[in-house]
Amino acid sequence: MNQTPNDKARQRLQMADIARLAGVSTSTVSRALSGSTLVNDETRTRILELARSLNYSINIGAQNLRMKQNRTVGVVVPYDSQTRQHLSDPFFLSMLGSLADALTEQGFDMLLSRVDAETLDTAAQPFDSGRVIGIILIGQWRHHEQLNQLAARRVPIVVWGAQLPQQLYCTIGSDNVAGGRLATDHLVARGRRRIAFFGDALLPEVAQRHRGYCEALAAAGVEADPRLQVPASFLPQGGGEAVAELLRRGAPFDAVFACSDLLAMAAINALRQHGLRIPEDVAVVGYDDIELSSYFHPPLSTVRQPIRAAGRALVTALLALVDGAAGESRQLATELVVRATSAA
Amino acid sequence: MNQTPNDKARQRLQMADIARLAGVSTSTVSRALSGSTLVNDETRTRILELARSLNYSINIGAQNLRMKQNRTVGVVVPYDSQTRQHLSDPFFLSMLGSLADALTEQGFDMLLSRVDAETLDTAAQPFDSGRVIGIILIGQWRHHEQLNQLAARRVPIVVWGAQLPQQLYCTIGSDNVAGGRLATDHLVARGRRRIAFFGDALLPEVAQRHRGYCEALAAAGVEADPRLQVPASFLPQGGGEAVAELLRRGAPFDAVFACSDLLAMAAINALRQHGLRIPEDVAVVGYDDIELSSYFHPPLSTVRQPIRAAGRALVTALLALVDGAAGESRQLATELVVRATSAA
DNA sequence: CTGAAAGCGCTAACAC
DNA sequence: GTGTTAGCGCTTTCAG
Repeated sequence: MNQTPNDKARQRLQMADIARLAGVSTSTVSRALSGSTLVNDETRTRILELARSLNYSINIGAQNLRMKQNRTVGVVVPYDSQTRQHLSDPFFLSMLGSLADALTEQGFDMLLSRVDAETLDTAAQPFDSGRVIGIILIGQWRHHEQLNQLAARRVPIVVWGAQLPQQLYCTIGSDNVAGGRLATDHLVARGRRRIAFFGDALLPEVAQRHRGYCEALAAAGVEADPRLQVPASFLPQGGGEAVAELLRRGAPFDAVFACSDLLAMAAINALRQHGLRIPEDVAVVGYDDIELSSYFHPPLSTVRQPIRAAGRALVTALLALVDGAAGESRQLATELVVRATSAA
Repeated sequence: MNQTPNDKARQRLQMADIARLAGVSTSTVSRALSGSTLVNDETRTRILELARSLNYSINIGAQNLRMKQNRTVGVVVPYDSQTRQHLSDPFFLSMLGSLADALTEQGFDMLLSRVDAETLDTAAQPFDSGRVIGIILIGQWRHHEQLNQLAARRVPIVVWGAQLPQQLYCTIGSDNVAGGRLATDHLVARGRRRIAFFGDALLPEVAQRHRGYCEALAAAGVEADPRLQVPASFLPQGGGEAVAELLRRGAPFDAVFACSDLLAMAAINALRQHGLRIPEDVAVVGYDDIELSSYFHPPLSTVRQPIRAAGRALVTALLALVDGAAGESRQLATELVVRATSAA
């Protein structure tokens, strides 16, 4: 099923082969390859060329073992055990890409795994077995407790998500309260007063966005109508369902703040299906600023999460943790991007 | 920056510790942990419990080195060096998820990396350095030649994409010709005759879908109008641009076959922006059947690519290759999913 | 400057 | 049943 000892595994050439071919010892080859100055220039060049021409590449596993080091980081994406659904939100893909870039920049590899959100402790397995030096977890969901346990077990772990009270683990996230505030302030400034909120407030990040939403309304002297708070899921059908529910409740509304761009777009489609015009009848603001948003028709207003910075911040935080630092949680600044769906 | 030798790396307990604590030799611990029958039941239980209670986990790196085995597979996603764009198509995320599942099923880990499409040979690096037993590459694009070179170098590699003439590497893909045929046959059956094609025919997969499209038209005795062939890119703006171009050309059309669902959805939005009704004025069929499609308004007709099967097939093919088998390319069956955008 | 030897954490003959 | 020993592919003292 895989490289078995008996197989042609022998084919892969190793340092000893290069040494023999170059007429030196493996020590010298090792030194040459690692750029040590303790080796004759002529010898080094010869070895380097030999290695290159034979396409030799050092065996990282052996090197790691010997040097007790490791340059790979585990990235885990929890999935819902009920639906076992693949995350379909492009935001996650962007985050993955951003992480991959940030890790590559620092010379680290990325071991990706999906784990059942209900048994989140398995997320630490690649760490326990020494395959990775730490874990970056994308998707806090409702697993605060399990994450705390991992941290208590001294697993170096950084989570993309909201900062919560009594939190033992390190989180990096966007400033969700400020984000919710930005979006809602903007809608209020556009003269909207009946602003619906789409999102599952059981999720910490959404709860914080909701807080920002409430703060903005309060600041404007508008009372938050509970009928306008719709618990929309991030599943693909969430947007349509939320619109249906909102209409069913019959409370008038002139705007929607949706907790993800995908949710916003699905909602816009559904609203139109019911004859409502965007933004004339209903202004909409999303969250994330995925690439698609600017090409949507009409282009979507949204709260931008700084994805590139996020990847870098996650990696930086993890490496600090691994180095024994405290692991400071951070909230990245969000930014309002005004486009057509909230123009009027 | 990472686990340095001097650090607290010593903290991590190893087999010798367990052995000492259990009052046996490391051999016995090793045997107990691997479930060997050559060890006293009582001893085994004691060791197992000790290990579990201390949260001991075997060091995979050392194990791999000793056993000359490796259970991790490299998955690489090329990116365009111009745009350095993160793939934003949910189809890729689904594929990644499907691969992760298939690999997990078989007890393999996944090392994910993004590489510049222009220097695709770097894709083999994790293989050359012995970190992975082979490579699964998602995104054939236009890199047939470079892929051939990798295969010629005997790198075990399987590519998600189209089967091409003179191909040295193994591909798994959906049956693109059949897919294009299915979509177009369907539109023809719905009475459409002026069917536009959206896709970049320089990409092998798209070219094959285009062939299926042409075959279907020919079979129906409809002549393919070159003005209806629009080279749309898979970038987020591709759909809108394609619609603009099509309208600019001024050729009448009553349907669109788009080479991805995302393209189709973007196109639908743009078409509507121009006052066209879907499906009355323009019927639309996409490609992929991403989850979002069924929740789009109106629900999108599309050609389903069997994602779960794809992940499994890719993994199966790679493992066969690694085992020294020939590495048979396969085309997975596609399926037409009729929804509202082609209903009328 | 270079080589010999020890050892990273683990497994597998081979003995007892 | 269990321990002893050698060694996976590499790096690194320590001697020359």
